[in-house]
Formats: sequence, C-alpha cells, structure tokens
Amino acid sequence: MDTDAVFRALADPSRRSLLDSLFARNGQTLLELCEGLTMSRQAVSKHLGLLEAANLVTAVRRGREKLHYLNPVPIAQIADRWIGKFERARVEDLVAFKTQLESPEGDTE
Amino acid sequence: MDTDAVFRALADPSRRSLLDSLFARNGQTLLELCEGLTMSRQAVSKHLGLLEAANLVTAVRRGREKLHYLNPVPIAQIADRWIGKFERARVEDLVAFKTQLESPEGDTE
DNA sequence: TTGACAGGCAACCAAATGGTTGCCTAAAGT
DNA sequence: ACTTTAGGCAACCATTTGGTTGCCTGTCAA
Repeated sequence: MDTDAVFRALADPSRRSLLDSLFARNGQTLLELCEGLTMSRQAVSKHLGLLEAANLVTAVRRGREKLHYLNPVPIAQIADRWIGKFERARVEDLVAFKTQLESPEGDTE
Repeated sequence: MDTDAVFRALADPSRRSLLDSLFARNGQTLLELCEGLTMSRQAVSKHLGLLEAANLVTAVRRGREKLHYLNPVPIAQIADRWIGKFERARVEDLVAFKTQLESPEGDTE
C-alpha cells in the first residue's frame, strides 16, 4: 500500500473534484468525468491514472469504455494515522458540528 | 477553512513525518523537531510554516522558543468528505482489520 | 470494411515545489 | 555588555508537476 501515492494524488484540486464527481455518481467513464471540466481529456486521463495508482479509484474496462469507481479505504486510513483512538469520537462530533455550521453558506472547497 | 492548503501540506513525506513526530510527542520546538532529520533547520521551518497555514499545526511562542501542536480537525474533515455516512462504520472496521494484519511486519509509510 | 468513438502513449513547456545558503532579530545566560 | 541560542526572512537552484498537442490502438456500428 503506497501511502505517498495517496497523498500526492489528493494534493491536486482537479483530482479531488474528480473524486467528488465519483462520490456523487459512481462508475463513470472518462468522457463522462470530463463533462463540465475545462481541461483536455488527456489531462483528466492522467489524473485518473494517478488516482488509480493510489488505489483511490478502481477502473473496470467494459468494451471500449472504462468505468471508474471510488475506493474510500485509503482515505479512512489517513484519518486512522493521526487521530488517536480515544480522540476520534470527540473530533468527529466537532467536525459534524462545524460542517453543519458552514453548510448553509456554500463553501465548495 | 482553506481545504487546498491542507491537502498540499499533507502531500509531502517530510511534513507527514513531522505530524507523526508531533503525534508521538506534542508541543515540540523547532529544534526538537529537527532532531534525527537530515535536512536543514530552515527546511523544517518552511514545512512547519505550511502545516501552520493549513491549520494542521498550531504554534505558541514561549520566550524565544516556539511550541508546536498537532491539530487533528482538518484530517477528520478529509474522511468526512468522501466516506458516506452509512459506509463509514463498515470502512473503518475494514481499515482496522487491514492495519492489524499489516502491523506485525512494520511498514512505516 | 470503413468510419466514428473511447481511450492510451510520448514529447514537450511553463509554473510550482523542496531544498540550499547567507544574513537578521530577539530572548537568555554569564 | 557580550555571547549564545531559537527562530525568521530572502534569494537562489534543481526537480517535479499539471497541462498541452499530436499520433496510435482497439471496439462498436453502418
């Protein structure tokens, strides 16, 4: 499990919004993921490649198209690393509270 | 809350090991954090600057030294973003299981 | 079988990043 | 007062990174 690949993959805003897109609708093709984006298909393809290498996205070929699925496991491992076992419940409640406070406004990223 | 700063701060292995160091012992000074590291003090200082800007580390000046503390909240927010409310329990159990399998060996990063 | 469509590969470019060195400020210790 | 110690600031350098364009492979439909 290559930890570094996960963090570097998450470092880019375009890749994060790709994950958001898959979180909203799982199993999209490359061209579907390109929709609404300004950059070229090849750019998106590269990003997906990094996300796959980091195991954040799993891809399945079906005929000539490729379906992409979000894999939440590496993300859960991040939280596991720096949040103490006993701290966890407290911090998660705090986060839920904060996001509820902020959500009425918007704040996408 | 600048999300991008958080992810970019986490993207670097040196910065992640700084967080590890603070997770092991909270409230360290710059020079303490430099111990055992190969890079220069200024490099570490820069890294800490990014971690502070991302709000992953909170620093308090005491006299001429500066104490650094790990803040787990932004990390919890990451998990919140891509792990569905109902998926969470399942994924966390899976991660706990996987890390238990891997832990006997070592695998530091 | 010919054309259109989904995607991959490689070369290339501008910008950001991690690191260095050198010098500066401020708080303690003697 | 002088020196040491903790840390900050700025300029600079090599490498990486995100993006582009151009071309190639494979699958489906007419």
